[in-house]
Amino acid sequence: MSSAKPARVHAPRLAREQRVDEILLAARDLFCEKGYELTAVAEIALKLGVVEGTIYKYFATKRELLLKVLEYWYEEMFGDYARDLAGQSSHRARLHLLIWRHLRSVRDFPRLCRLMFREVQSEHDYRGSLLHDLNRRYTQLLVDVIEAGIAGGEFRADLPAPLLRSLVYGGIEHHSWAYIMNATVKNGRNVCGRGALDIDSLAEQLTTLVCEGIAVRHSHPSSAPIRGEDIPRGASA
Amino acid sequence: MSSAKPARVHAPRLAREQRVDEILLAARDLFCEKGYELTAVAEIALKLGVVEGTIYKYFATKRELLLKVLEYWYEEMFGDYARDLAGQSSHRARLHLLIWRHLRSVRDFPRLCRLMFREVQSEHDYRGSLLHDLNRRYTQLLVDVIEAGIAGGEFRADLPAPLLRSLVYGGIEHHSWAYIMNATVKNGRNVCGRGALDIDSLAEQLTTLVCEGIAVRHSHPSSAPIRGEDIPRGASA
Amino acid sequence: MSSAKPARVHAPRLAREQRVDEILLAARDLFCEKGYELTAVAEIALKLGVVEGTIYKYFATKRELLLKVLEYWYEEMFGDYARDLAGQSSHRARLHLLIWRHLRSVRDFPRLCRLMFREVQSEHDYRGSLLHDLNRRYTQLLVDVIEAGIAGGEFRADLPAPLLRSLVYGGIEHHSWAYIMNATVKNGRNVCGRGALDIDSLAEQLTTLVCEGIAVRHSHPSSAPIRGEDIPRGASA
Amino acid sequence: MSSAKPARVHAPRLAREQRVDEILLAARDLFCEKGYELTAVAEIALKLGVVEGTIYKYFATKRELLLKVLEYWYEEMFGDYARDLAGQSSHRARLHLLIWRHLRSVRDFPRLCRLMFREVQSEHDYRGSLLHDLNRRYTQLLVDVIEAGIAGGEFRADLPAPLLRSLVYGGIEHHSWAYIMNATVKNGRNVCGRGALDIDSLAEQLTTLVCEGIAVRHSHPSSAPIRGEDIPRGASA
DNA sequence: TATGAATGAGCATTCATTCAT
DNA sequence: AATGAATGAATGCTCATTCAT
Repeated sequence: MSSAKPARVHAPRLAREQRVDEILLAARDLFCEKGYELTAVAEIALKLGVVEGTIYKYFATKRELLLKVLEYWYEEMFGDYARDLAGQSSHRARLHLLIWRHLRSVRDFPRLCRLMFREVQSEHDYRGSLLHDLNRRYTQLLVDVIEAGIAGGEFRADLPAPLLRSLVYGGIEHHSWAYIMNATVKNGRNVCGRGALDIDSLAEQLTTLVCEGIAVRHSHPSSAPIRGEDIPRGASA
Repeated sequence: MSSAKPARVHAPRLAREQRVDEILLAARDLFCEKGYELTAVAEIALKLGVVEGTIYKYFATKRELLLKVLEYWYEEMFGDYARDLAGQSSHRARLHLLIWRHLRSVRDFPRLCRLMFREVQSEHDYRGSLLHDLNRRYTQLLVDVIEAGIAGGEFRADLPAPLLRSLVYGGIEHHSWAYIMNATVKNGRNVCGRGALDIDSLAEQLTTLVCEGIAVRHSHPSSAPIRGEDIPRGASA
Repeated sequence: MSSAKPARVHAPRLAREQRVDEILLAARDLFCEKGYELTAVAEIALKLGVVEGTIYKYFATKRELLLKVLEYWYEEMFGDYARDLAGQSSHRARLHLLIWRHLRSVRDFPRLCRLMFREVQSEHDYRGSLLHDLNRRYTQLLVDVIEAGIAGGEFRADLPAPLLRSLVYGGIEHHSWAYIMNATVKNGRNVCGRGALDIDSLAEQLTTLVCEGIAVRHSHPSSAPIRGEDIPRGASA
Repeated sequence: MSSAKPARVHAPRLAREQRVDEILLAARDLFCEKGYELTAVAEIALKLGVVEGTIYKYFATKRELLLKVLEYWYEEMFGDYARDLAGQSSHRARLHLLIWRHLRSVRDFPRLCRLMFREVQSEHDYRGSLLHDLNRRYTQLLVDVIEAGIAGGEFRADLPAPLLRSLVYGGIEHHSWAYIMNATVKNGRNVCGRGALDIDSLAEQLTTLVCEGIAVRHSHPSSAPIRGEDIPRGASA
């Protein structure tokens, strides 16, 4: 006669913010391990010991959860960028730093990159989203460095900065593709990529490749469409 | 078996090929219009006036159909590449041609590009597929040009050609992303991209950006790891 | 316990009542605007600036809230019926008044009618509910008028009063259906029905239609199962 | 080593029309037994020994299935109406027939009536639907009879036929409400209503009630707003 | 060769209600 | 009296693929 229905056991009550963080973390890990589509909201809930409804209390849709996971990541990536950039002695060094740090992000969180490419950027709701804005601000850092370098006489004056930005970020993405696709992951963080990314070497190569094209210098008369300028160039070490 | 019907040995094969082409065309158009996921096999069949089963006679899976559509496209893209490249007077001109033709492909078939990025390259079966091979051979053309340019003394000797390749193709992809995402399409071909791609100007800018970094010239002594060579070189390979 | 606060014995009860009224009003408005199912308890709470739990303090279930909303309405509808009926000079006039006032209710509160029909009367808990009882007392008024009219010799003696009641209320409901379904509403009150109800004309037509069937008169001998009576009867009861 | 997956057993292949009929029947029975909401599509499928997908092959949505079930019913109800009506000797007899047959429908299929009222007529997609049209054509039969009766001099000339139609159908609905709500049902057909509907008696009462109001006759001078006309009246038997 | 009927797994989302604080 | 975090059940629908005819 005692009721067969088990007493409802509630998960411990958490403050809103804590719960949100927990959910974001669990979602990030599962999305990274199994991909977005293959992760059921129920799994995320299970991992936290709550029910699906609890997650929907804090996130309106599964997709919103994905976007928030990536927004979190972007916010981390901004970190102390401003300070670190300021600490560099030349614009080229700043460029190198941006490239290196981006490569590091790719190396450490390949699956989050994959989520960005596959699930977010190629959907129509990306345009105009907060994530789009974060992404623009993130890559804008490079544009700023380029423009500062131009102003400082370290880079050529006629550079198409946005195209350059695409060259760098698109180039890194393209080059890391196989790594991104095959990396395996634990708790959202890379565990073993098939042939890890040698980010130091890559950053160096990329920076050189780019700079030797943009650094002001005496160009070969026949192929340079730009007037060589004789500006003093202290920073170009 | 002793039918009076005259033996038309090749006729059935022709019919089969025609059917296959028909299907590929219909599939390409629908995939481009609505995307891969949102296109039902039944729709493709409907467009051809057949039933689903018929399509499965010729293609084992929907995904195989997608891959074949893209393989066809790649094969078209190879076209007269070899001849056209040979017709160029310098390695820089060949590089420019590759860039321009790739941009043209993006401009004319943005939705096929999108299928490549979204549906194919980010799936695990891409690695090792025929399409992967085609893609490699396609981008290898650029590597070949670079290496020929190096051998011919037109480009610097120590260039990391694969990275350069990623720079170019990844850069183009990145730069064209918004265009690719928003292009509208009719019969697989672009109708109106939001802000068309100015491929002439882009090709010029890209080539310059890349070449000024790789073309042999007097570099700034302290930052150039490569010996500048002074010989103007009539650019033929 | 020995607080200096003056004992306000009834104040809390008043507060409670006010709260209840607030909730009923908010619920009525939302139920009318969006329908019962589509109104979430959370929305009602939101509208009042409280949380869901607060509403459950005063109403055990959402459905109870609905029933109470409609009970309130019925109680208003009774209003001064008795007095107003008494003021009429004939039973026919009383019947006309009942019909007219019912039509006015439909015209002014079409969405509440809809809630009655759709959400309440067609559920199994209606039978035996307070609302059912109110509804019966409400329609009983018409039966009473009919019977008084019979007793007073104004109406035929053999009328099936309950069937007549159904004819009137069912007929009104049926005739107003499109209006009820399409009315738009603000704060529970009708704003603009698609093609407003001309209740004066309708009431007249209905009364005539019904009375010419029930009023004592010379009927056609062959079809009338009732003895026609020849006495002109000054219609007062 | 033998696969654990059971061999897929297909339900017997049926011709499209047979399958459709089967589904409609099963759906009708379940909707009548449990109501629309409480019937899961999976249950209907189960009853037929097929899977849900099969049902969706023939009906786009669960709601479409409901509508088709009711359309079927309406079409049956039209039956030999025209012929049967023509067989009546007076307009009053025709009216009686309409009322009686409608009552019979209510008596035999109370749950289908309930579906009409609850699930269909009070939804916004009803207006303009095929079902709406069928319903109008069905009730139009009565309007036609009324108008023929007017033309034939059997009914009064100034009758508001649409209002009369509402009176009859709305009245029947209202009067049968408790029966409709409480009827229990087997295979879509009524088994035992709480207090069965005495349709013969009801039809007689209703016809009389209505006719004594509409049949042309010498009205009581003081209460009749209509000029008594001395038209020859053969049909009024 | 073509048909087209049948399969069947898979999951996001809502919201009335409870109850610890 | 009020809060608000947590529950948890319940299901319509899609579509690639198969296979009997």
